[in-house]
Amino acid sequence: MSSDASPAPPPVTLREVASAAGVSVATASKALNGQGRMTAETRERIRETARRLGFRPNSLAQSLLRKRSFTVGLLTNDTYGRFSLPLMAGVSDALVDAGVSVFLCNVEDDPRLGQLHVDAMLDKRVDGIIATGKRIDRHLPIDLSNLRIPVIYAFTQPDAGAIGFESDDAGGARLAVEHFCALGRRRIAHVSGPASFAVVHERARAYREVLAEHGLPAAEPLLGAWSEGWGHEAVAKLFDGKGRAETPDAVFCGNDQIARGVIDALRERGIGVPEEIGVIGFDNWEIVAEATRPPLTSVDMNLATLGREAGLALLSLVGGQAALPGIRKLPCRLVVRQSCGRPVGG
Amino acid sequence: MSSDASPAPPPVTLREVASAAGVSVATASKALNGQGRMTAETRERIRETARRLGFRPNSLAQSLLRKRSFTVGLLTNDTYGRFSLPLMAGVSDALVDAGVSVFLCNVEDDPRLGQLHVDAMLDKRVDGIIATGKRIDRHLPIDLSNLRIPVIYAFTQPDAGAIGFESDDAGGARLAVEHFCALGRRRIAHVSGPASFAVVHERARAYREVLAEHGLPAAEPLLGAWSEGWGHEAVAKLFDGKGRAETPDAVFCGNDQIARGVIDALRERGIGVPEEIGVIGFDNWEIVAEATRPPLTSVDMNLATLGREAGLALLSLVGGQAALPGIRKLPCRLVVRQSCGRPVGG
DNA sequence: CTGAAAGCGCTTACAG
DNA sequence: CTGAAAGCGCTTACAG
Repeated sequence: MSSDASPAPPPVTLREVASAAGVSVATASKALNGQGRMTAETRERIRETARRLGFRPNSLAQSLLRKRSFTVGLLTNDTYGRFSLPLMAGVSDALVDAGVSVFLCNVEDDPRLGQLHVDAMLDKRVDGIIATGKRIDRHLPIDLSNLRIPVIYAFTQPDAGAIGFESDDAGGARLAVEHFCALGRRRIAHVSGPASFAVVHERARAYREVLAEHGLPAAEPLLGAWSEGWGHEAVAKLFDGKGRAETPDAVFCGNDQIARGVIDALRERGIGVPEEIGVIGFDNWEIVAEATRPPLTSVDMNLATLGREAGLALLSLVGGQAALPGIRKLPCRLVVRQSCGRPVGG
Repeated sequence: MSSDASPAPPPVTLREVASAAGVSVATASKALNGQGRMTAETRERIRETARRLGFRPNSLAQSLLRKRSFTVGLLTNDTYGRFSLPLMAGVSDALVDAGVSVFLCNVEDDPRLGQLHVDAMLDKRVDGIIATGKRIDRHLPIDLSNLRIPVIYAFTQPDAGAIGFESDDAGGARLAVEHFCALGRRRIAHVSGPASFAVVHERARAYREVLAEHGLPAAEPLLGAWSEGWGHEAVAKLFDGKGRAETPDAVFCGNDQIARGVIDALRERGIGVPEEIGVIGFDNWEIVAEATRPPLTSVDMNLATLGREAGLALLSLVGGQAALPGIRKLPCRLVVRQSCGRPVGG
């Protein structure tokens, strides 16, 4: 009752269960936890009593004893972004079945706020921390390197000697370029984000490698912003004053917004997608990818899976399992829609 | 140390602080909490000792005594959506300074998952719950009506007798239509989402009211999907085979994606925005609103503020303040960009 | 002005 | 097979 002032009855305690069942709290505890030895009859009677009274153990008390709170902290600076969302859902999914709850800590880019949250997490005796962010080559504004609890990094820069989960961006780029090659495209351009992002270089490297492997020419990647506007500009650079033979027949874009801009610009020039030019995006941001005309084929970073894996890894560290430090790169997948022509299986 | 197996020292306890300072734990506790009476000197010595040892009280133990855990649960089924994100950030912001941490519970639309999360929250003795979702006229798949802790609803349908926070959608619609009127637009159309959404009717009602107040004709709102595609279709319905006098000079759209579709369709027909037609969207989803050509004027629901208010309201209930049940509607605001011409202050 | 005691709700050796 | 005792880390009356 959210607004009713009537004093709700306090939760049933183990003591009440025990006295209702006519046993000691020790015995009641053991009966409910499947510990100790007693007649099946006694155990069942106690359990039934607990059920009847709606007993639920106070996990604060349990945590105090067990030195394990069954909570973890999730630190992020990507509160308005779309990356942390699927990631958080994945983390949450992986943990809920283990009875572990997740504290959401929005640290923005503010060290003071970060410290505030980290202190709160430590005070609340979380079993571990997952740090996540909006880009893989920047560290959160907090030092997590000397905590006494396990830390897992996911989609943010890890500390030296820590465990981090990332998407395999180079692999994702390969998927895209290989797809173009398999479709018979020969003049494949790459339009990406700012040079200040590590992933821009990683994807560009993979782009060059795949083309080299296929004996195809690689143009210098066009670097700009992560925006539709840059997609438009890039098309101008690619096509203005060029003869047919010099223009690309495929464009691999650094994200879906760039791809959207590219597709719109091509349409406005009367250039057919996918007939004349194939386009692939990155991120598989469904709301964008499905709204482009035609719908956009895009590389998906499998962020929910990344979150799941990070959650499970943390659980295993908390459980005392050892794990090697280092970066784990998880594969991307290509989601084929209609912007490349001849869709595989479509 | 995320992967290092070296056994980290356990946290410093109050007992250790007390013995280091040569006092009893009771005195140490009182010194640190500003309770009891003792010489300022003793108090300061104890505090200094605590500081030196890096003592941080175990909030699990504190919670057990105080019957207050300084945690709340945030239930949502909008994990992939964009509504819950600013809202969650607002909630988190409002609570962090009060030392209250937020459990993130992704219940999707699964009653089993919902119950699992609610039980976990109750077991962990959260002080209260905030329920949020992706639309205002649907209830989460869980019954929150008979909990013993306060519940606040935000951007999801509340239970009878509960407290809910919503954006004032009718007010937001008024803002948009009044803006058109003030700019001298006379034939204002409304293109919105599916009739199954309550907000669609609320906004349409406000649309009609404002036009009536200005003595302007209201066309029947065009209802469809929340998508760009529907924006395109709607333009066809509005303009195909119509003479100039029958077509609108302004379109108020139910969300930014529809508005984007409308703007793109108009451009493709060679109709100038904002010269010939003004367009306003809803949601102020920045990444969309800023990418339309021209940038889109849009109604912002102030979701972060909604989250803040919800958080503060919960805090006040937890603190024992009474509050009247009912819906609190928070005002929207119009973010003026360039899709209506003559931008105010621009 | 300071400390011994009881207790929050539970679990876990240890006796009987 | 069951229970009394001690204890997790803290706080709060209550004595002295």
